[in-house]
Amino acid sequence: MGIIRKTKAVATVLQIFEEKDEAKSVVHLIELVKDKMNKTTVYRILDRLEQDGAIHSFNGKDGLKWYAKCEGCSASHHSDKHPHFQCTKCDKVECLPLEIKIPSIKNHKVDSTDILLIGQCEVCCA
Amino acid sequence: MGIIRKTKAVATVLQIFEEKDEAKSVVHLIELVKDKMNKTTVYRILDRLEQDGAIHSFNGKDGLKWYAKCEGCSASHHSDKHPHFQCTKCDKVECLPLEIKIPSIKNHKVDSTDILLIGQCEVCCA
DNA sequence: AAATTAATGCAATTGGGTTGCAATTACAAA
DNA sequence: TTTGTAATTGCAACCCAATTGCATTAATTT
Ligand SMILES: [Mn+2]
Ligand SMILES: [Mn+2]
Ligand SMILES: [Zn+2]
Ligand SMILES: [Zn+2]
Repeated sequence: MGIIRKTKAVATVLQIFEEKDEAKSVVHLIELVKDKMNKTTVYRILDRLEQDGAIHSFNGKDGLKWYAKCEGCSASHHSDKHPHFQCTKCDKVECLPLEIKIPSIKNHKVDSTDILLIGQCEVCCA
Repeated sequence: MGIIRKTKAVATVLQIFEEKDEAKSVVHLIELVKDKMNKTTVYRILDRLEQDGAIHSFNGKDGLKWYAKCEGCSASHHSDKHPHFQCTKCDKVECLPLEIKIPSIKNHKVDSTDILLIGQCEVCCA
């Protein structure tokens, strides 16, 4: 079970994801709200928002955890299975609205995929 | 620059990768050789072996760092760009000798990919 | 064999993330 | 509105992978 009470801290975190459709690392999020709440609270709120299907998490290239807004997910069904893109110049991370075909692997059962493309984003490419 | 001197510790670590063609987490490697060398030494040897193109690293689903033997890589050219597979039952990780097609992304330049397939391995499938 | 310096051991430290518990606060029931 | 309750938060301590500084050891060169 995720968010039950709409606290100020929850609203603050949610607004960050509403404002701009861009993934954020937990480390960055903690920095952003460090005057408003404790880091433990940030971790717990992110956990609950993910359980509710409001945001989804994945690992960046450095192994840090990142979160981004979900599109059409719910507590019962997380449908975000897209790849992510991380820029080596500016470190920005984007959700990629595309599907990558995974060939079936003999004698293996693939339940989920974790795909990170690394390179240069639109801004840094130019 | 990677390995310069062939020490006993280097030989020990290398042999682990020669023996069996299977990826190993750093945590597991440290455990395997804990009577023979310090954990710092393990980290440093892995760094140097990777620089030399003898092994390559990637992140497992839990965020831990894993290493596996390289095939045809050298210090100047790391050609290992394959996906990896991690079993949710037994935690084993394999290098997958297959290529996954990445569609080109508008205004982005993709330099490398980090693909982890998660599911059940051959043994755990049966 | 002696000199050089890469490699190692060890203790301390860093940093992301978690846990236990007391204090606070949202919210529903009265 | 007031009260009761349990969800939420703050805080300090902790966990653990990974890194760092530095003195010591050992591989390789001369
Ligand atoms: Mn996403
Ligand atoms: Mn591999
Ligand atoms: Zn960029
Ligand atoms: Zn398995």
